[in-house]
Amino acid sequence: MASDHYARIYKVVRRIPRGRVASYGQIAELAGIPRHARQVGYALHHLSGDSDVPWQRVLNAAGEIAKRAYPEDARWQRDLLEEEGVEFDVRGRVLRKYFWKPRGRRRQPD
DNA sequence: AAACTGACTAATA
DNA sequence: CTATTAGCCAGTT
Repeated sequence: MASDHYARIYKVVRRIPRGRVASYGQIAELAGIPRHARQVGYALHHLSGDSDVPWQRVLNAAGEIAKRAYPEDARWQRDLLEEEGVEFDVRGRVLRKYFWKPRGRRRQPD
C-alpha cells in the first residue's frame, strides 16, 4: 500500500512542465529513490483518473507510452499529451525535444 | 514465508 | 536498428 515513496514520486511528477515528458527511471532518480522505476509506474497506476498529478507525462526510457493492461488507457494518455503539444513519430515515440531536462532547461521545443 | 507480478532499465547479442 | 536477458523492488497472493 501507499508508502512514503509515493508522495515523493507524485511530487516530482507534478514538477514536469506542461508539454514535456520524463521517464520512470528519471522520476525515481529525482525522487531520491534510484532504481525504483517500477515503483513509479506502480504508484501512477493507483492514480490514473482522479488527481492533480500529470501522470500522462511519464513514459518509459525509450520515449514510448508504457505497455499497459488496457490499451485504451494508452490511447487516452497519448491524446492528453498531444493536447498539450507533444508530438510522436511514426513509431509511437515522443520526439526528443519534448524530453524534460530538469534545471538544465536550455531551449523550448521549437 | 516463498512465489508471482508489473505503467521499468541497462546491458548484450 | 530490434530482440533477448538479467536485474530490479515494493505490493500481492
